[in-house]
Amino acid sequence: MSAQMEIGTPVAARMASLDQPLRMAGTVIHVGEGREIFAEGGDTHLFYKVISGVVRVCRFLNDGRRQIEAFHVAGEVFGFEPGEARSLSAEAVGDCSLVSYRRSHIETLAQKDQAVAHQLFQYVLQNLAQAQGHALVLGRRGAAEKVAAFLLGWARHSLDKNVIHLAMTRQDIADYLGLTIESVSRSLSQFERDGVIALPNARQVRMLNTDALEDLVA
Amino acid sequence: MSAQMEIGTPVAARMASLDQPLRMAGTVIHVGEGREIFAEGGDTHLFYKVISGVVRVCRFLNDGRRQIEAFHVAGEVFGFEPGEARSLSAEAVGDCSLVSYRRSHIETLAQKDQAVAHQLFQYVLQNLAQAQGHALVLGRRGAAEKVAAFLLGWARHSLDKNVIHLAMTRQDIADYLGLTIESVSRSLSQFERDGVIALPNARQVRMLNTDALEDLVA
DNA sequence: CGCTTAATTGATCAGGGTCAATCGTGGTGG
DNA sequence: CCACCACGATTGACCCTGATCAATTAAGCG
Repeated sequence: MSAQMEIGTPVAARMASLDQPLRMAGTVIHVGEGREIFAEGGDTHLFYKVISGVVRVCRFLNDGRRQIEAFHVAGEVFGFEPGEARSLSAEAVGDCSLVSYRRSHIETLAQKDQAVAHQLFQYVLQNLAQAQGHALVLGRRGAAEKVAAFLLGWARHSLDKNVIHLAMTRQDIADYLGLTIESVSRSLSQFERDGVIALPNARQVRMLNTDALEDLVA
Repeated sequence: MSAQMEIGTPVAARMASLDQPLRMAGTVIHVGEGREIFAEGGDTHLFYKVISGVVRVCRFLNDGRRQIEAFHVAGEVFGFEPGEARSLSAEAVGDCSLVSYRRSHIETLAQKDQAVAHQLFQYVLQNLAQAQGHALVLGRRGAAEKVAAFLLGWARHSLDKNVIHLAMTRQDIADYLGLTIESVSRSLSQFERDGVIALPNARQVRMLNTDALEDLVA
């Protein structure tokens, strides 16, 4: 766990200050692959922090279409929504360890501890920036550009920036990028033909030419 | 939603809760149509609240493509970003009156006044929810559905829910929805032919059959 | 009353979706 | 240990929505 917490050093470093007071305020839970963490319509009393694993936060349309709003990895906080009722749901992409916090409890804590309040604010800001970056990708990019942006974003979470392990299926990627499984697959295959990446297996991506991907999303 | 002020209530009442402590903390500014409020690369020292008018917050790609992340109307707060440097820019869609707040100043204030802290948090949460709703529209909806969602969203801001006045151009709408000018225009024309809306002029939309639009975005 | 800019409309094209077949891989049981 | 099965991923053929290119109309404004 400690190794994974170190990912994204600046964030992890900042988190230390929050973890001190928050450690005992939360409850550690384990969620199996594909299991629900919270559902649309549920209440917003709890929010969560990822210890290990990957979480997807998503929304469904009545016809079954799904939009994944965000993937969350170790160190990130999710589950904030205005109002009482959730409009989003969250599931474990793979087995996950999380800490759940009672919102009211943390808000009380934040009143006393200025650092907690500030940290909490930063977490929400982080989610906001992530959502806005996501909107840019969804609105103004072609299929290949979307996939390139996804790979680069994911590489940032990787220990070894040259070998990415994808925790999620092609369907998850497609639903995150507003594409179909087939378009994701075709883009990846094309990148491989172009010598930009290698795909040792479906879940692993070796980055051979990061610059080429950067150019696409520039 | 509880913290979101209803548009349509008197301005003074709408802003009362945050304005009581914040009134003297902020500076009222007026921004002419199309003028920049802040730019990508600038610092994040200030954030803003809309008194009147409409603001667009957007991002540009190197090739000139633009994605409008959000439109903000009276009562809404915008300009929050993590880090020191902005990755977004903001412009007045039409003439605007805003209050600008110094972030450091407000944070000091929030330490003392619990209500301010809570209110601030709600505003950011509101922005987050808005961004996530936007992502759903961008990722998983066709052109007509996008335009329908936009009209309904905008109708919520309208005094008279049956006659919408659009503050922005077709280009703005297109850049918000990830479409082209032409697709927006065609969708609107189609709605008009179907008797769902009327277009007395380019900036005014009369809602004739809201349910039909609701069905599209259901 | 032109001039300029925004919006609409039409014709064509292409990117990505859909449908369908095949491949690959990991897991299970004989 | 290997064969089979099931599910995910890939690939191909075709189609459709929305982008692009281009012309026309409408609306402000000096």
